[in-house]
Amino acid sequence: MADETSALAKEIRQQRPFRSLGQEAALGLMRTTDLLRRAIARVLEPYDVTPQQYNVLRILRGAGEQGLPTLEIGDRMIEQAPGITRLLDRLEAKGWVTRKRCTEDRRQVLCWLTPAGRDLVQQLDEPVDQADATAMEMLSDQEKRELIRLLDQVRTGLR
Amino acid sequence: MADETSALAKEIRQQRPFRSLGQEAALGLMRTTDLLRRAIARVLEPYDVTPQQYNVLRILRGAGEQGLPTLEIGDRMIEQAPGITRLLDRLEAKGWVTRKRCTEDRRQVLCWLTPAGRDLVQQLDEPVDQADATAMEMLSDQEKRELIRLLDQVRTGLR
DNA sequence: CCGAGACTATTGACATGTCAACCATTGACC
DNA sequence: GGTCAATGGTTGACATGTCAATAGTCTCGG
Repeated sequence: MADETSALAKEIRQQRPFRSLGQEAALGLMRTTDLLRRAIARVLEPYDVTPQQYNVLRILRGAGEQGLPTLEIGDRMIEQAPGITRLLDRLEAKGWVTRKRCTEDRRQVLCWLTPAGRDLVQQLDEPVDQADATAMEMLSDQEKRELIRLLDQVRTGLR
Repeated sequence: MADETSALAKEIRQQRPFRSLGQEAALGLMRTTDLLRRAIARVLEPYDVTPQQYNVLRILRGAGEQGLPTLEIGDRMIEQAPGITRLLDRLEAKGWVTRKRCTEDRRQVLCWLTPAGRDLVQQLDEPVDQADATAMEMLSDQEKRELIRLLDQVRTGLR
């Protein structure tokens, strides 16, 4: 299988062959995800939402009425706390999120979607689904399942 | 296959099932790559190099003696020009990279590794390879090839 | 030769990601 | 009941990623 130069090696105009299958797979992951992230970002851009912001909005929709504490949001993404705080600052400034200090445990700050925020996420569902589907349209359903399985397995080792 | 909740859905504590296979695959990609990026970053951190910086150093090593113009580096990564300029500023400040305006085409700025930069990249080869291998150790060689193939295919559709 | 438009790179402005340091609150232990 | 470590969150500082605007250079047609 090393007879011919891999597709990825050509893309990045790399002369030397990959040093290992692991290296090639790792680089392929990074590169593919970068392209995907950009594709999603382009869909969200007209709505003035970044991918991270969209992610938070979706998480908050899932949380429903009782809201979520700040750090809980961070756990569901894979991000450090400081980033979440400032991200919420901006979402609050745009009127999509409300925050209130929790009365039972005054250390916590609970976050909800505002009705405007809820409308926005709902409006975004369809175009985002569409973008995900388009990104994966080169794969059959069978291949999508296989990809999902392989990724699950990689993550198992990474934790 | 929708009978049981997917591994990913559990990880992010998501109640509702994924709306499509494409969505699940896309999220799996993002999440897996994030974890991988972190793993690599941890390896590079003791050397005071970020993943992006490492990427540029490796590209410059590949370029060899004649150097590379700034934007050409950007092309080989997937990044916009302004980021590259500032990234190179920092690499130059650390003494790993030299830049000189090209005499034939004075619009271009050529970049090379310094000997110190070359040493650094070489020193990093082994631990980075090791990290890539570790990240992928949950997959057989057969599965790695399959993953590489599926990713190639996704990228084909994303461009 | 000269002026228009293209190309290469840089700067400014802002969102994001990360670390370390910090503040307030809580809860547990003496 | 008072001290103290742990918890939840914010702030500061800095690297990065992106867009728009700009400066310098090149090229080509007239």
